[in-house]
Amino acid sequence: MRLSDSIETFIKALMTEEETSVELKRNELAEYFGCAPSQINYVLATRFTLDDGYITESRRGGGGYIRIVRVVNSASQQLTYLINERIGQAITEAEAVRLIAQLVERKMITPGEGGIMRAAVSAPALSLPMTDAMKDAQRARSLKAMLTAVVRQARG
Amino acid sequence: MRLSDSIETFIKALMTEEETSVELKRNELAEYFGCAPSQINYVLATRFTLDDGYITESRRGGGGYIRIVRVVNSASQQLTYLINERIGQAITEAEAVRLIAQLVERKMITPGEGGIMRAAVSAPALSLPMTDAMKDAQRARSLKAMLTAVVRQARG
DNA sequence: TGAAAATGGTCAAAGAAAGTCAGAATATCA
DNA sequence: TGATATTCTGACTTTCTTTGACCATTTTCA
Repeated sequence: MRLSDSIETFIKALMTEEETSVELKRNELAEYFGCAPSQINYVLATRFTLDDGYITESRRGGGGYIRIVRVVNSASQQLTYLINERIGQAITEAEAVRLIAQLVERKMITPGEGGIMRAAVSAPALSLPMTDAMKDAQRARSLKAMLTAVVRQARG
Repeated sequence: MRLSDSIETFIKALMTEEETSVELKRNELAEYFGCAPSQINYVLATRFTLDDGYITESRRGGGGYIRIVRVVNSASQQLTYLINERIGQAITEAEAVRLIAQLVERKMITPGEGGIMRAAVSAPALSLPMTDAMKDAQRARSLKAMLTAVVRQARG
Protein backbone atom coordinates (compact mmCIF):
# COMPACT_ATOMS: atom_id res chain seq x y z
CA MET A 1 0.00 0.00 0.00
CA ARG A 2 1.14 3.46 -0.84
CA LEU A 3 2.26 5.82 1.85
CA SER A 4 -0.28 8.41 0.76
CA ASP A 5 -3.06 5.89 1.07
CA SER A 6 -1.92 4.93 4.56
CA ILE A 7 -1.89 8.51 5.66
CA GLU A 8 -5.27 9.10 4.10
CA THR A 9 -6.71 6.09 5.91
CA PHE A 10 -5.12 7.13 9.17
CA ILE A 11 -6.64 10.60 9.04
CA LYS A 12 -10.05 9.33 8.05
CA ALA A 13 -9.98 6.85 10.91
CA LEU A 14 -9.65 9.77 13.27
CA MET A 15 -12.98 11.10 12.07
CA THR A 16 -16.02 9.19 13.23
CA GLU A 17 -19.74 9.82 12.87
CA GLU A 18 -19.65 12.41 15.58
CA GLU A 19 -16.21 13.80 15.11
CA THR A 20 -16.26 15.72 11.85
CA SER A 21 -12.90 17.35 12.25
CA VAL A 22 -9.35 16.48 13.23
CA GLU A 23 -6.51 18.65 14.26
CA LEU A 24 -2.97 17.43 13.79
CA LYS A 25 0.62 18.51 13.79
CA ARG A 26 2.24 18.15 10.41
CA ASN A 27 5.67 17.30 11.80
CA GLU A 28 4.38 14.72 14.25
CA LEU A 29 2.37 12.96 11.60
CA ALA A 30 5.32 12.94 9.23
CA GLU A 31 7.49 11.61 12.03
CA TYR A 32 4.96 8.87 12.73
CA PHE A 33 4.97 7.77 9.12
CA GLY A 34 8.68 8.34 8.72
CA CYS A 35 8.29 10.60 5.75
CA ALA A 36 8.98 14.16 4.71
CA PRO A 37 6.58 16.70 6.24
CA SER A 38 5.68 17.95 2.80
CA GLN A 39 4.25 14.52 2.11
CA ILE A 40 1.38 15.48 4.39
CA ASN A 41 0.64 18.46 2.18
CA TYR A 42 0.58 16.19 -0.81
CA VAL A 43 -1.99 13.96 0.83
CA LEU A 44 -4.13 16.93 1.75
CA ALA A 45 -3.89 18.34 -1.74
CA THR A 46 -4.85 15.10 -3.44
CA ARG A 47 -7.28 13.46 -1.02
CA PHE A 48 -8.82 16.10 1.19
CA THR A 49 -10.00 18.69 -1.28
CA LEU A 50 -13.40 20.36 -1.32
CA ASP A 51 -14.37 17.96 -4.08
CA ASP A 52 -13.61 15.14 -1.72
CA GLY A 53 -15.80 16.82 0.88
CA TYR A 54 -13.13 18.30 3.09
CA ILE A 55 -11.83 21.71 4.02
CA THR A 56 -8.46 22.30 5.60
CA GLU A 57 -7.15 25.17 7.67
CA SER A 58 -3.77 25.63 9.24
CA ARG A 59 -1.52 27.92 11.19
CA ARG A 60 2.25 28.26 11.16
CA GLY A 61 4.67 29.13 13.89
CA GLY A 62 4.81 27.98 17.49
CA GLY A 63 1.68 26.02 18.35
CA GLY A 64 0.92 25.57 14.67
CA TYR A 65 -1.54 22.96 13.41
CA ILE A 66 -3.47 21.58 10.49
CA ARG A 67 -7.22 21.09 10.85
CA ILE A 68 -9.26 18.98 8.49
CA VAL A 69 -13.02 19.38 8.46
CA ARG A 70 -15.43 17.00 6.75
CA VAL A 71 -18.29 18.75 5.03
CA VAL A 72 -20.79 16.44 3.48
CA ASN A 73 -24.37 17.45 3.03
CA SER A 74 -26.53 18.17 0.02
CA ALA A 75 -26.18 21.93 0.31
CA SER A 76 -22.41 21.79 0.26
CA GLN A 77 -22.47 19.43 -2.68
CA GLN A 78 -24.59 21.85 -4.67
CA LEU A 79 -22.26 24.66 -3.78
CA THR A 80 -19.27 22.56 -4.75
CA TYR A 81 -20.89 22.05 -8.13
CA LEU A 82 -21.31 25.79 -8.55
CA ILE A 83 -17.73 26.41 -7.52
CA ASN A 84 -16.28 23.82 -9.87
CA GLU A 85 -18.57 23.70 -12.86
CA ARG A 86 -20.96 26.58 -13.07
CA ILE A 87 -18.82 29.59 -12.35
CA GLY A 88 -15.66 28.71 -14.22
CA GLN A 89 -12.89 31.19 -14.90
CA ALA A 90 -15.07 34.24 -15.43
CA ILE A 91 -18.56 35.48 -14.72
CA THR A 92 -20.41 38.71 -15.46
CA GLU A 93 -22.02 40.78 -12.77
CA ALA A 94 -25.50 40.01 -14.10
CA GLU A 95 -24.88 36.28 -13.99
CA ALA A 96 -23.43 36.50 -10.53
CA VAL A 97 -26.40 38.48 -9.27
CA ARG A 98 -28.79 35.90 -10.65
CA LEU A 99 -26.86 33.06 -9.10
CA ILE A 100 -26.81 34.79 -5.72
CA ALA A 101 -30.54 35.47 -5.91
CA GLN A 102 -31.16 31.78 -6.49
CA LEU A 103 -29.10 30.86 -3.46
CA VAL A 104 -31.14 33.23 -1.31
CA GLU A 105 -34.36 31.86 -2.74
CA ARG A 106 -33.30 28.31 -1.95
CA LYS A 107 -32.35 29.49 1.53
CA MET A 108 -28.80 28.34 1.12
CA ILE A 109 -27.65 31.77 2.21
CA THR A 110 -29.44 34.52 4.14
CA PRO A 111 -30.57 37.75 2.48
CA GLY A 112 -27.87 39.55 4.44
CA GLU A 113 -25.19 37.22 3.13
CA GLY A 114 -26.59 37.64 -0.35
CA GLY A 115 -26.35 41.41 -0.04
CA ILE A 116 -22.72 41.20 0.95
CA MET A 117 -21.90 38.81 -1.85
CA ARG A 118 -23.63 41.06 -4.36
CA ALA A 119 -21.62 44.01 -3.09
CA ALA A 120 -18.38 42.07 -3.46
CA VAL A 121 -19.01 41.31 -7.12
CA SER A 122 -20.56 44.68 -7.95
CA ALA A 123 -19.03 47.32 -10.19
CA PRO A 124 -17.88 49.61 -7.36
CA ALA A 125 -16.00 46.73 -5.80
CA LEU A 126 -14.18 46.15 -9.07
CA SER A 127 -13.44 49.65 -10.20
CA LEU A 128 -9.70 49.34 -10.51
CA PRO A 129 -8.26 49.86 -13.97
CA MET A 130 -8.83 46.38 -15.34
CA THR A 131 -10.26 45.15 -18.59
CA ASP A 132 -13.78 43.74 -18.52
CA ALA A 133 -12.32 40.28 -18.99
CA MET A 134 -10.13 40.72 -15.96
CA LYS A 135 -13.05 41.95 -13.92
CA ASP A 136 -15.08 38.90 -14.87
CA ALA A 137 -12.17 36.72 -13.85
CA GLN A 138 -11.75 38.55 -10.57
CA ARG A 139 -15.47 38.27 -9.91
CA ALA A 140 -15.33 34.52 -10.48
CA ARG A 141 -12.50 34.08 -8.00
CA SER A 142 -14.20 36.22 -5.43
CA LEU A 143 -17.51 34.44 -5.81
CA LYS A 144 -15.93 31.02 -5.60
CA ALA A 145 -14.00 31.98 -2.49
CA MET A 146 -17.18 33.24 -0.85
CA LEU A 147 -19.13 30.13 -1.73
CA THR A 148 -16.36 28.05 -0.26
CA ALA A 149 -16.82 30.04 2.92
CA VAL A 150 -20.51 29.17 2.86
CA VAL A 151 -19.65 25.49 2.60
CA ARG A 152 -17.35 25.94 5.53
CA GLN A 153 -20.17 27.49 7.51
CA ALA A 154 -22.64 24.83 6.45
CA ARG A 155 -20.74 22.46 8.69
CA GLY A 156 -17.41 23.70 9.96
CA MET B 1 -2.38 26.30 23.83
CA ARG B 2 -0.01 29.08 22.97
CA LEU B 3 1.29 31.31 25.71
CA SER B 4 0.10 34.36 23.80
CA ASP B 5 -3.40 32.92 23.59
CA SER B 6 -3.46 32.24 27.31
CA ILE B 7 -2.42 35.76 28.11
CA GLU B 8 -4.98 37.14 25.69
CA THR B 9 -7.72 35.06 27.27
CA PHE B 10 -6.64 36.07 30.73
CA ILE B 11 -6.80 39.76 29.93
CA LYS B 12 -10.13 39.49 28.17
CA ALA B 13 -11.59 37.63 31.12
CA LEU B 14 -10.82 40.66 33.25
CA MET B 15 -13.09 42.78 31.08
CA THR B 16 -16.80 42.23 31.50
CA GLU B 17 -19.85 43.95 30.04
CA GLU B 18 -19.55 47.06 32.14
CA GLU B 19 -15.86 46.89 32.84
CA THR B 20 -14.40 48.33 29.66
CA SER B 21 -10.86 48.67 30.89
CA VAL B 22 -8.19 46.78 32.82
CA GLU B 23 -5.05 47.99 34.44
CA LEU B 24 -2.15 45.65 34.99
CA LYS B 25 1.50 45.50 35.85
CA ARG B 26 3.65 44.17 33.06
CA ASN B 27 6.19 42.50 35.33
CA GLU B 28 3.62 40.85 37.55
CA LEU B 29 1.74 39.45 34.61
CA ALA B 30 4.95 38.15 33.07
CA GLU B 31 5.89 36.63 36.40
CA TYR B 32 2.47 34.99 36.66
CA PHE B 33 2.86 33.40 33.23
CA GLY B 34 6.53 32.69 33.73
CA CYS B 35 7.62 34.49 30.61
CA ALA B 36 9.70 37.43 29.49
CA PRO B 37 8.04 40.79 30.20
CA SER B 38 8.34 41.72 26.55
CA GLN B 39 6.01 38.83 25.81
CA ILE B 40 3.25 41.00 27.23
CA ASN B 41 4.05 43.68 24.69
CA TYR B 42 3.89 41.10 21.95
CA VAL B 43 0.40 40.10 23.03
CA LEU B 44 -0.70 43.72 23.12
CA ALA B 45 0.79 44.37 19.71
CA THR B 46 -0.84 41.38 18.09
CA ARG B 47 -4.17 41.11 19.89
CA PHE B 48 -5.08 44.43 21.46
CA THR B 49 -4.60 46.95 18.69
CA LEU B 50 -7.09 49.60 17.62
CA ASP B 51 -8.09 47.31 14.76
CA ASP B 52 -8.98 44.76 17.40
CA GLY B 53 -11.02 47.40 19.19
CA TYR B 54 -8.65 48.31 22.00
CA ILE B 55 -6.50 51.23 23.02
CA THR B 56 -3.57 50.79 25.36
CA GLU B 57 -1.86 53.34 27.58
CA SER B 58 1.00 52.88 29.98
CA ARG B 59 3.34 54.52 32.38
CA ARG B 60 6.85 53.63 33.41
CA GLY B 61 8.68 54.08 36.66
CA GLY B 62 7.50 53.41 40.19
CA GLY B 63 3.80 52.63 40.24
CA GLY B 64 3.90 52.07 36.50
CA TYR B 65 1.08 50.24 34.72
CA ILE B 66 -0.45 49.19 31.44
CA ARG B 67 -4.08 50.04 30.85
CA ILE B 68 -6.13 48.40 28.13
CA VAL B 69 -9.37 50.07 27.15
CA ARG B 70 -12.04 48.51 25.00
CA VAL B 71 -13.31 51.01 22.47
CA VAL B 72 -17.05 51.52 22.46
CA ASN B 73 -18.60 53.09 19.39
CA SER B 74 -22.09 52.78 18.02
CA ALA B 75 -22.45 50.41 15.09
CA SER B 76 -23.03 53.19 12.59
CA GLN B 77 -20.10 55.22 13.92
CA GLN B 78 -17.84 52.24 13.60
CA LEU B 79 -18.90 51.46 10.04
CA THR B 80 -18.54 55.08 9.01
CA TYR B 81 -15.07 55.19 10.52
CA LEU B 82 -14.01 52.03 8.74
CA ILE B 83 -15.37 53.05 5.36
CA ASN B 84 -14.28 56.66 5.37
CA GLU B 85 -11.10 56.62 7.39
CA ARG B 86 -9.61 53.31 8.34
CA ILE B 87 -9.67 51.32 5.15
CA GLY B 88 -8.57 54.01 2.73
CA GLN B 89 -7.15 53.07 -0.65
CA ALA B 90 -5.46 49.85 0.37
CA ILE B 91 -5.50 47.28 3.14
CA THR B 92 -3.66 44.02 3.80
CA GLU B 93 -5.41 40.74 4.34
CA ALA B 94 -4.27 40.51 7.96
CA GLU B 95 -5.65 43.95 8.73
CA ALA B 96 -8.93 43.22 7.00
CA VAL B 97 -9.31 39.98 8.94
CA ARG B 98 -8.99 41.85 12.21
CA LEU B 99 -11.52 44.48 11.29
CA ILE B 100 -13.97 41.81 10.24
CA ALA B 101 -13.40 39.80 13.42
CA GLN B 102 -14.22 42.87 15.43
CA LEU B 103 -17.47 43.43 13.57
CA VAL B 104 -18.49 39.88 14.37
CA GLU B 105 -17.51 40.24 17.99
CA ARG B 106 -19.62 43.36 18.27
CA LYS B 107 -22.49 41.55 16.58
CA MET B 108 -22.65 44.06 13.78
CA ILE B 109 -22.50 41.21 11.32
CA THR B 110 -23.19 37.50 11.77
CA PRO B 111 -20.39 34.93 11.86
CA GLY B 112 -21.63 33.70 8.49
CA GLU B 113 -21.38 37.17 7.00
CA GLY B 114 -17.95 37.56 8.52
CA GLY B 115 -16.80 34.31 6.95
CA ILE B 116 -17.98 35.48 3.54
CA MET B 117 -16.28 38.82 3.91
CA ARG B 118 -13.07 37.16 4.97
CA ALA B 119 -13.23 34.91 1.94
CA ALA B 120 -13.78 37.88 -0.35
CA VAL B 121 -10.57 39.56 0.82
CA SER B 122 -8.54 36.36 1.13
CA ALA B 123 -5.55 35.44 -0.98
CA PRO B 124 -7.40 32.83 -3.08
CA ALA B 125 -10.01 35.44 -3.99
CA LEU B 126 -7.25 37.71 -5.27
CA SER B 127 -4.96 35.30 -7.01
CA LEU B 128 -4.93 37.00 -10.37
CA PRO B 129 -1.57 38.25 -11.59
CA MET B 130 -1.56 41.53 -9.71
CA THR B 131 1.12 43.18 -7.64
CA ASP B 132 0.71 43.14 -3.89
CA ALA B 133 -0.14 46.82 -3.99
CA MET B 134 -2.91 46.19 -6.47
CA LYS B 135 -4.28 43.38 -4.36
CA ASP B 136 -4.37 45.63 -1.33
CA ALA B 137 -6.21 48.23 -3.37
CA GLN B 138 -8.68 45.68 -4.69
CA ARG B 139 -9.21 44.39 -1.19
CA ALA B 140 -9.98 47.88 0.07
CA ARG B 141 -12.61 48.42 -2.62
CA SER B 142 -14.20 45.10 -2.01
CA LEU B 143 -14.30 45.53 1.74
CA LYS B 144 -15.75 49.01 1.53
CA ALA B 145 -18.40 47.85 -0.91
CA MET B 146 -19.39 45.04 1.45
CA LEU B 147 -19.50 47.30 4.48
CA THR B 148 -21.64 49.72 2.54
CA ALA B 149 -24.03 46.86 1.92
CA VAL B 150 -24.13 46.24 5.64
CA VAL B 151 -25.00 49.88 6.26
CA ARG B 152 -27.77 49.68 3.69
CA GLN B 153 -29.19 46.55 5.25
CA ALA B 154 -29.18 48.12 8.70
CA ARG B 155 -31.47 50.79 7.31
CA GLY B 156 -33.56 48.93 4.81
C1' DT C 1 19.17 68.00 43.43
C1' DG C 2 20.98 63.96 41.62
C1' DA C 3 21.73 59.05 41.86
C1' DA C 4 19.39 54.73 42.39
C1' DA C 5 15.43 51.97 41.88
C1' DA C 6 11.39 50.70 39.54
C1' DT C 7 8.91 50.28 35.71
C1' DG C 8 7.63 49.80 30.88
C1' DG C 9 9.39 49.88 25.54
C1' DT C 10 12.03 48.33 21.39
C1' DC C 11 14.13 45.49 18.39
C1' DA C 12 16.73 41.89 16.58
C1' DA C 13 17.58 37.16 16.69
C1' DA C 14 16.36 32.50 17.71
C1' DG C 15 12.83 29.01 17.69
C1' DA C 16 8.74 26.61 16.11
C1' DA C 17 5.75 25.34 12.99
C1' DA C 18 3.64 24.97 8.19
C1' DG C 19 3.86 26.02 2.82
C1' DT C 20 5.90 25.77 -1.88
C1' DC C 21 7.89 23.82 -5.72
C1' DA C 22 11.07 21.57 -8.69
C1' DG C 23 12.89 17.36 -9.55
C1' DA C 24 13.79 12.45 -8.37
C1' DA C 25 11.65 8.04 -7.72
C1' DT C 26 8.08 4.95 -8.65
C1' DA C 27 3.91 3.13 -10.59
C1' DT C 28 0.73 2.50 -14.44
C1' DC C 29 -0.62 1.73 -18.88
C1' DA C 30 -0.66 1.50 -24.00
C1' DT D 1 9.21 -1.30 -22.91
C1' DG D 2 8.73 3.42 -23.16
C1' DA D 3 5.67 7.19 -22.09
C1' DT D 4 2.90 9.25 -18.86
C1' DA D 5 1.02 10.01 -14.37
C1' DT D 6 1.53 9.77 -9.56
C1' DT D 7 4.08 9.89 -5.40
C1' DC D 8 7.95 11.48 -2.47
C1' DT D 9 11.68 14.22 -0.92
C1' DG D 10 14.49 18.13 0.27
C1' DA D 11 15.87 22.74 0.02
C1' DC D 12 14.09 27.02 0.62
C1' DT D 13 10.30 30.27 2.16
C1' DT D 14 6.87 32.35 5.07
C1' DT D 15 4.51 33.07 9.27
C1' DC D 16 4.03 33.36 14.14
C1' DT D 17 6.02 33.14 18.85
C1' DT D 18 9.35 33.81 22.51
C1' DT D 19 13.36 35.64 24.62
C1' DG D 20 16.96 38.78 26.01
C1' DA D 21 19.87 42.65 25.82
C1' DC D 22 19.63 47.34 25.86
C1' DC D 23 16.84 51.77 26.16
C1' DA D 24 13.51 55.36 28.22
C1' DT D 25 10.79 57.31 31.77
C1' DT D 26 9.17 58.08 36.34
C1' DT D 27 9.54 57.92 41.18
C1' DT D 28 12.04 57.69 45.47
C1' DC D 29 15.16 59.16 48.71
C1' DA D 30 19.78 60.39 50.50
